Amino acid sequence: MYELLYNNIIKKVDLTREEFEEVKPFYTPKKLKRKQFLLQEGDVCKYTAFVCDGCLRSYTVDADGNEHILQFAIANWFISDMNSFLTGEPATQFIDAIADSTLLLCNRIDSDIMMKKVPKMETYFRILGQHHIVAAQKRLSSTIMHTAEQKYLDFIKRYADISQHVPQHMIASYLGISPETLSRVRKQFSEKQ
Amino acid sequence: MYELLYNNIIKKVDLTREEFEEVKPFYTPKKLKRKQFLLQEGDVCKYTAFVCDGCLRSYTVDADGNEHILQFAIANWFISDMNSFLTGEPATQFIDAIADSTLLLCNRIDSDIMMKKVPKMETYFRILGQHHIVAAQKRLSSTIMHTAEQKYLDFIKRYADISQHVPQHMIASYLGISPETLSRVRKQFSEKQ
DNA sequence: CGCGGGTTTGATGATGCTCAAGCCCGGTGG
DNA sequence: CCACCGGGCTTGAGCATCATCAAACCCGCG
Repeated sequence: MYELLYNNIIKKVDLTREEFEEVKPFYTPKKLKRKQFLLQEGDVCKYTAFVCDGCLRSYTVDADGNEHILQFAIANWFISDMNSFLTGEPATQFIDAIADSTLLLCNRIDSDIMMKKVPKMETYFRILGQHHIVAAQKRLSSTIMHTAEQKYLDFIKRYADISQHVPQHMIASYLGISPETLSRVRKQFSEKQ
Repeated sequence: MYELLYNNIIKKVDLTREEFEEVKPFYTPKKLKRKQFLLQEGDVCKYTAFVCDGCLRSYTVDADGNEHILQFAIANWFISDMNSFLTGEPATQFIDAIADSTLLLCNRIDSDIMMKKVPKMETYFRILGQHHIVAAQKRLSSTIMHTAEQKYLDFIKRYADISQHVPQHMIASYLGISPETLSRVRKQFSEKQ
């Protein structure tokens, strides 16, 4: 499972095996069963999780009890409540497993120590952050300027892999539309083709 | 004007004066008059701009010719089409000045060299990226789960400083609502209080 | 004084939400 | 092996929000 993380890192920076051996100890494995929580609103988000297998989601719950999914994470993705992780404030998000999952966890302090010890990891996270921003911007554009149908088509195109693992009503939540609307959108689209 | 950048950096990392002297040469000043472009769709985004004074915006234009504002940048903010800047692909965004502005520009190559030379700058940009992600997530939440009124109130609360500098129809565009709706929202709200 | 960009106001219509009911299918227990 | 249950998806009807189109208004500026 560490192998997956290593392969991910060397796509962005040329980390040697020896350097990676220094990184490893900072990541502790963890298994999560479907529906188990990694983080609940109000708790402090102590860890950033790298997903080796399975699928997680982060979401908020509004005053009316509706869930709003912020992120899905399948293999090779990181997930956390970044604000809580960085500041130590209580989390505003929930994170739970949609399917049985295996993770690698790293806490805030270790993360800083690790980057000091292996500067290439800081480069890695800097690049990762930049890519994250690009993705966030694309999602925002799509959310602001598209109709329900376009948003859905955008999603399954951009995240074909994720749309397999995730029930439909969660995709609706991610897109900010109601499950009924998504159902209708899918029907209309299939009738067109 | 470099002073402003320095003050910004030392809020995140403890960069010495000497180190900052090494950073300076990588940033070239530039002035932009109101309505001038820093970047047009289709061009490659060569620079990341740090805003010393004034106000810029980045936006996309959809098939119907409607503008969708992605970001405002006032003093102390960075702005660029991150995707184009990183990949060298043609930009999908426009960036122009809402008011006369002064900027500090740094291109991609120099940016990499600078971080090599002064590793603390890499830390700085890593931290900056993380904060950017937090902000993007908050905006996304707000966009997905709130009504037009709540989104507007969110905006003027979070970005009181920006809402001063920017005409109302641009705020509407940023929020993904029509200028007419924003006008009505404001009216209703002022009648309530 | 008149022009023009930006904002406001009104009328109308579309998109998508809510509520409610029915359906499909896989899992469980008799 | 079959009946039953329940979660998720679908379908329908009515409704709220917000977009669009159009006109009027306001105000700074040439």
